[in-house]
Amino acid sequence: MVGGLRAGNEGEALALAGWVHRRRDLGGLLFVDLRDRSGLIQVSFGPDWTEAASMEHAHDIGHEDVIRVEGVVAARPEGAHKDDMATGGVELRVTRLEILSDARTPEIPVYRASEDELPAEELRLQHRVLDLRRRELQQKLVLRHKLVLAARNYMDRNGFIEVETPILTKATPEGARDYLVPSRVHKGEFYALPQSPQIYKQLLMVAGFDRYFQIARCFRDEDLRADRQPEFTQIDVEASFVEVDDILRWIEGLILALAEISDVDAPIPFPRLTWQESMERYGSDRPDLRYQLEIEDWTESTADLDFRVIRSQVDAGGRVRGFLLKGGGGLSRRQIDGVENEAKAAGAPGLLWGKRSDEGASGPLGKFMSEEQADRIGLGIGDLVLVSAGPDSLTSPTLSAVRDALVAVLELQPVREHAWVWVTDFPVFDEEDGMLAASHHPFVMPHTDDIDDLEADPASVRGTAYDLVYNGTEFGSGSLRIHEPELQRRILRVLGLSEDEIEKKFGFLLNALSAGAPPHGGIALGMDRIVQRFTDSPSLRDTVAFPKTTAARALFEGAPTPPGESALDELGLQLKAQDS
RNA sequence: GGGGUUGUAGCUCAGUCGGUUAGAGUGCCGGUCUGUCACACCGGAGGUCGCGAGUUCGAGUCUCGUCAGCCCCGCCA
Repeated sequence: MVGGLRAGNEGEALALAGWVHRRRDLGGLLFVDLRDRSGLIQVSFGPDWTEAASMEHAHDIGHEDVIRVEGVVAARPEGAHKDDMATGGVELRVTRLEILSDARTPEIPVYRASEDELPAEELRLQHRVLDLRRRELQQKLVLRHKLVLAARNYMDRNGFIEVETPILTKATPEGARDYLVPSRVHKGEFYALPQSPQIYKQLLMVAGFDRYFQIARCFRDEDLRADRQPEFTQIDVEASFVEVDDILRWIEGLILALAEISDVDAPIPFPRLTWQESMERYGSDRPDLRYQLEIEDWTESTADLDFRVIRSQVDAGGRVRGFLLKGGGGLSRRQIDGVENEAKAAGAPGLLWGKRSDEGASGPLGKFMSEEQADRIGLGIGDLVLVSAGPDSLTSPTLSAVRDALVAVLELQPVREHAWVWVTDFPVFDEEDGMLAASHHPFVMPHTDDIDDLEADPASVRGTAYDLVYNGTEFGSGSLRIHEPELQRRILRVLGLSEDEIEKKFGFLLNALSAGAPPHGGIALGMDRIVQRFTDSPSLRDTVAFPKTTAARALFEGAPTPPGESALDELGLQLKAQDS
């Protein structure tokens, strides 16, 4: 390995192999920066120490050729040290050169001066092997390896068994679109790739593997984002005879083990917020607690405000919520408009605001306020108030977006660099367009106190579900699961499934649960996202060796491709004509 | 599915108001060069301006469509 050579190695005769990173040909002397995974070292060619044939040969070597050199480690001459290089004090004086492999001129450079821009990502993906030679990407994949290894070791130490679950599985309804795999033996039938090993790990609990984990690949056929790939990796965990606290404590220990590797602070135990509280104070179920800004409720204190927009929302059952920014009056109209645009993008019709100066309150909201009313909500001279009025389902996402925008525009200083939080007690159901859907998945154990309300008031039923949030990013989520078949049936019924559908889709799970199922629960952590955040990567693509584009294409190998006629025949499939 | 944005030499980019032969740096090729390290210097090659229509006397530049990358919304139990 080339990167570890130091002054202490002087005089050693050895052979090194690697890639030609840079070359500097001075005619009589020639220098090559030789690279391998461990780093760089300068190797030097000169007529006084290099064999004549090798010397001649050396002028032919080009970038990214793979070479092997024999020589002696020597201190560099006085004044020729390179202090910004780990091996900068030494070099290998080459006696013999062997070119192991000629490289074509690389389409994208591996070498990059510090001020050079990266090649376009399209090219980086097309020529991925070259891109992966870059130190930054190699370091990310090495860190990923270390994190996975630490996770395995930690889970093992705590008595968890890694069990692999099928990749060819049964399609499950709801949730994301499945990737389907046609069956040749059973024409017209398809396997699905797992969106997660959720049901399998519950089956393993019933089977008595009371502590399970898996570094599991998951697949979801949905449109992609910077932080979303069609296939991704979860640290999947499940345990029997446990309470929520047990799982959170295990995962805190796991995160601590991972964070230590990455130089991230993870002071455990992590604070907890109920979902209700999180929505109330931050408008989001994954609040970024690096920043202190919190939502306030002024429904009461604005009750006498004669402003039609607010009155109509409150009369309709809405609330008046927003942010008070001490000293925020300095924000320009343009900056406030920028924040309002974020509010609109989050679905709000607009954002109400008010400033206060010596001459009183002003702004779309402020101008309706008397001195006394301004005092009551705490709007002092030089302050700014930003308000959203309406149902929580509107104001929460709005104010969450406003909060993010304010953090940016005010350049708000974080109160901590690494903010961890558990958000607990998520509702079991989401209401979307009047339809009930499982807010997490349909196997979440409801709070015992709320089970009686399942049919009468499903929206109010809290689940034993929790999310782990780091700096505003969801790292993972889990819950206790339902282990009683009857309760599971009830939930599925509430979700609108017929007895027939329940049997067809979940019969195998219910069948398992009735075989004597232990109470159990678990969590799944997004490995890729952890690596992304811990390496401060702009995209998940940088944490994966061979990622897909946002259109789910693999540019290097060129997947997907149309199938051959014979393949289709064998599968009993026929392609529909495209376009229409 | 929708919105935005980018696409000019191998790579990173410039290209004014629509006007003559589309430039720079780097890489590549050839040459000089014995302590360089973004080596230096001299010379050279290299272009389907993503693709297709249209407007125009004339399009890298304007219009429409399309493809691809990226960002976002929808979607992601």
